[in-house]
Amino acid sequence: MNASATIKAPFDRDKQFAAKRRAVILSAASAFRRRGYHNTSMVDIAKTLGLTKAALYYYVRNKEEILFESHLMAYDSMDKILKRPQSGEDGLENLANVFREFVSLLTQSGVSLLTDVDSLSGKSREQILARRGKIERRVIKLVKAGQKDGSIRIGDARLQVFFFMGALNWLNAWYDSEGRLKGDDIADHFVEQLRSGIMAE
Amino acid sequence: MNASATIKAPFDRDKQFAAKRRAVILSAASAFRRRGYHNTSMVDIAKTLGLTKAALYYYVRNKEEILFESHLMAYDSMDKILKRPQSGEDGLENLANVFREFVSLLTQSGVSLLTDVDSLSGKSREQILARRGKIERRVIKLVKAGQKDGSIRIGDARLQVFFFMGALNWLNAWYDSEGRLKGDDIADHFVEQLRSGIMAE
DNA sequence: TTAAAATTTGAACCTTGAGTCAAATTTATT
DNA sequence: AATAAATTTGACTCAAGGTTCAAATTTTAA
Repeated sequence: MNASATIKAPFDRDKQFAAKRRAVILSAASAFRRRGYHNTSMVDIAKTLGLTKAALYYYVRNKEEILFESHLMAYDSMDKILKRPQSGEDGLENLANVFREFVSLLTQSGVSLLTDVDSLSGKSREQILARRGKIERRVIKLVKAGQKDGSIRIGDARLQVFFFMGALNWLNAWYDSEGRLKGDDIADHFVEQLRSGIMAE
Repeated sequence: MNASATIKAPFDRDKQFAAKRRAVILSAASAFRRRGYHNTSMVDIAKTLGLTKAALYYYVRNKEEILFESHLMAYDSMDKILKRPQSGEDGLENLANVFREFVSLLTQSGVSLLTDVDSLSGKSREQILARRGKIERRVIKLVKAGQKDGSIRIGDARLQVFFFMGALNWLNAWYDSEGRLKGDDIADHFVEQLRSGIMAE
C-alpha cells in the first residue's frame, strides 16, 4: 500500500473514459442495425446520448471507427461463446448449445450483428472479414465433428452452416426486444428447427 | 393488317425504352446487393452500363426510384412463384417447391433481394414493406396448411418462416454466381435442410 | 438528305453530413 | 476558492455525390 492509496473510490479516469466510449459504440451499433450505417448520422448518434456531434470525436477518431468497433464487439462476444468448453454429449448437442447462445446474445444483450462491411475501407474491412471467416470456420468445425460422430447429417458443412447462420442474421434484422416474443422462446424454437427442420416426425 | 404494318420489325420505341430502363435497374440492383445502396454511386451505375451519370436521369426520376423498382422487381418474381398452382402431395411438398424456386431465382436469374428498405422514404417504404409482408403472409399460409395436413411440425408458423427466410436472405448476400457452387446444388441442399434440419436420421 | 424526335453529355448547382478547432464549461484535486 | 485537466460546445470548413439543364449528338422515318 503506497502513499497514493485512498479509502474512497479512486475515480479511475481511464475506466470512465472506456465506459463512455463503449456506450457510444453500443448505442451507435444499435442504430446501425435498425436503420443502417449510412442512414444514421453522427448527429443522430450524439442526440440519443444527449451529446453534441463534436463531443463524439473526443471518444472516437471518426464514424468508420465506430462501425469497425461495432463489428469487433459482436465478434468478440461470439468468440467468447465459441471458446467455452463444449460440454455436450455429441457434436450436434455442442452445435445446438452454441447456436442457442448466439440467439440469446442477439436478443438479450444489446450486441448487434452488422452486415455493412463494405462501408469499411481497406485494412479495416480485411480485418473484419478475417474475424468473420474465423468464426465461420469454427462453426464449420463443430458441424464436421458432429458428422464424424454420427450426430449430424453428412453433407457440405459449409452450406449447412450458411443456412442456419442466415437465420441468425435475419433474426438480428427483424427482432425487436420490445415485441411480444421472448428471446428464450425464439432460442428454443430456432434450436429445434436447426436440428430437425420443419418436417413433422 | 393496316397501312402502317411493315415487314421488318416495327422498332417499338416504348419497348426499347422499357428494356433499357429495366437494364439500368437490374444492373444497379446487382451492385446494391453486393456493395450496398449507399456504397454505389450514380456514376458507378452509369459506368458499368457504359453511360454517363446524367444519362441515367433519362430513364429514372432519381436514385431512390432505382432502389424502389429493384425491390419491386424481386417481389414481383416471388409473387409469380407463389401464384403458380401448387401441385405437391401435401403442404410440406408445396412449401419445398416454393422454397426451391426462391433459391433458384436468387442464384440463376439476376434478381436480387435487397434489405436496405430504410433508405426509402415515406410512401415508398410503406409500399415495399407492405409487399414484403404480403409475401411473408403467403408463405406462412403455406406452412399452416402443412401443419393442418400433418406434413409440417406444429409450431409458431411465423417463427418457422423467419428461420428459413433468413437462409434465403443470407444466401443472397454471399452467393457469387462465379463461384464453384452451382445454384441447383444449393437449392437441393437448402430444401433438404429446410425439411429435416441437420440432425442425422 | 433532311428534319424531328430521342438520347446522351459536360458543366454546373446544391444539399447533406463528416470532420475541425478554439473557446467555454464542467469536474477533480489541492 | 483556486487551478489544472477533462469534457463539451458552437460555428465553421470541406468533400462527396445526387440532381439539373441547355446544348450536342445520334437515331428514326419520310
